[in-house]
Amino acid sequence: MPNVTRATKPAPGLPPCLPPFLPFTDRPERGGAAIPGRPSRHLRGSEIYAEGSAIRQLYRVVSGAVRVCRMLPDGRRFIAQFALPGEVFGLDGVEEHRFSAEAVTEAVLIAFARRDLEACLDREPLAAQSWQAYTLEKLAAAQDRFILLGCRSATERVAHFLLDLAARARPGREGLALPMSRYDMADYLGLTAETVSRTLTLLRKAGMIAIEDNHRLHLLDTGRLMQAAEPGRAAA
Amino acid sequence: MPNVTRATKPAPGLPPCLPPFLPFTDRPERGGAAIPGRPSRHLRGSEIYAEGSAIRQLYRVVSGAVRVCRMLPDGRRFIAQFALPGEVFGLDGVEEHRFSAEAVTEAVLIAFARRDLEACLDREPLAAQSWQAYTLEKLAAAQDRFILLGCRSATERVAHFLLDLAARARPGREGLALPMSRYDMADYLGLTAETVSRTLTLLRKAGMIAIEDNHRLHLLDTGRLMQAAEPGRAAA
DNA sequence: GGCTCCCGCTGATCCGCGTCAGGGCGCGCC
DNA sequence: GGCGCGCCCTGACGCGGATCAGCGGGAGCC
Repeated sequence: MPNVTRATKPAPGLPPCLPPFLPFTDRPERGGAAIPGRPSRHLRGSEIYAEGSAIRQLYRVVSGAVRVCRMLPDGRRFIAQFALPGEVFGLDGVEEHRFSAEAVTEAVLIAFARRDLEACLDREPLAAQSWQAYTLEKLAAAQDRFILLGCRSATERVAHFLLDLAARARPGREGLALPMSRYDMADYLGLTAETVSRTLTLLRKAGMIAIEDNHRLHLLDTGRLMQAAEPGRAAA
Repeated sequence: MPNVTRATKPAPGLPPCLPPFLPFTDRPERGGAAIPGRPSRHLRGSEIYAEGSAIRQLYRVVSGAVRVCRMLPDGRRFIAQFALPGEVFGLDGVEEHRFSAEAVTEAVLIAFARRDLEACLDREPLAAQSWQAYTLEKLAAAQDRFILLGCRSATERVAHFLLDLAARARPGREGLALPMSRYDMADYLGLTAETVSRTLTLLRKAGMIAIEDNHRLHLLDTGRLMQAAEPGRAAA
């Protein structure tokens, strides 16, 4: 794949506006400057970077999905983030990666050099502002996340996760894609795979979702799902 | 930045290097520019800012302690952060506060205008770099936090909390100050006050801590405490 | 085809922590 | 002093989710 900075020819599956933007913005409509990117392809399950390695690049997902995770000393695994098409990952520490990243499915990424980003931030005041807003948003999301993990039931967590995925999904095929396994979902939500499975069955029996197959489902009643995700809040 | 290294007149109770620093750095040794600050005093339990209000200032704690929290729709409360002397809080959203802040004890703060910070970041490349590292660190801390909340037992959470407090405490009086109530600790750790109380008793009976009174205790065996905080990890 | 392996689902059991209840202590107020 | 209230501790009990176990289906490989 030739370089992507001039978006004369958009990569397959990406909106034409994407490549010349700041690599960190998940939402390209915000604007930004050109940073050269290098595409790469990763097999399902392969490691993209290791915990403890130096942070030299960040990545935007073109297709596929990526999990950012850490093995805990007791052998458990915790997933900090799923990166979906259009989203960015890789800045999970100051100097060194504090997590590892692995391809959940076969994935195509675009890698950006960190120093190019930093040079761009120094050069472009607008980019720096955008960066600032981006990090604040990420922090806010992290805070919401630990409210979820701190005091929510299994049903609330799973419902919340599905709604979140649906909100982030690119408009595309009918239904909601779940690229990751039940184990991945469990390690992301602080549950076990058994509980995730049981909860999905529960939501299905309650008529809120329909399960097409292991990696695709349909949200039938988002109103009740939202209520399941946050009891005490009015449904939209 | 005629700057930080020369600190002419320290505020009472603060290390001499503190006031003229970038307000956001928890660690002033990192350097930064002078931003004017305005001191204020808050009674125990009083609100410093409300959820949903515009973010116009950020705050550094001079003395006392502050909790940054949110009421959940189901009536529960969640505490996102305790700010101790020398630490900074108030940037908990992009435009609006997504949490409220309350004084845990009587507290003296220094407030900084957000626009002064932003002007400083635009003006001083060094300050902007420092800001960037600061936000990345905060993000990293948030990620560690949701690992803690996602898959840790009550004992691990409490032990971790005590060690964290000890690491952040200013060298001062003998023993470890716990300015907050058991309820505050519970809402921070995603537990109940009963469980916090029971767990402290457990650690005391195991000889890892000694409880002087409700708001002060002593860490007797940090090695075993660390092991209790992260099983499977060698004690230091 | 037949085997193995991984993944997902479901049932039975266990246990940690939430919940409920009661009692003690310190502090402020009448 | 006496009282009420907030905070803390402790015990009894129940529930939700982890754990353990078993089963079925699909993919890859021989």
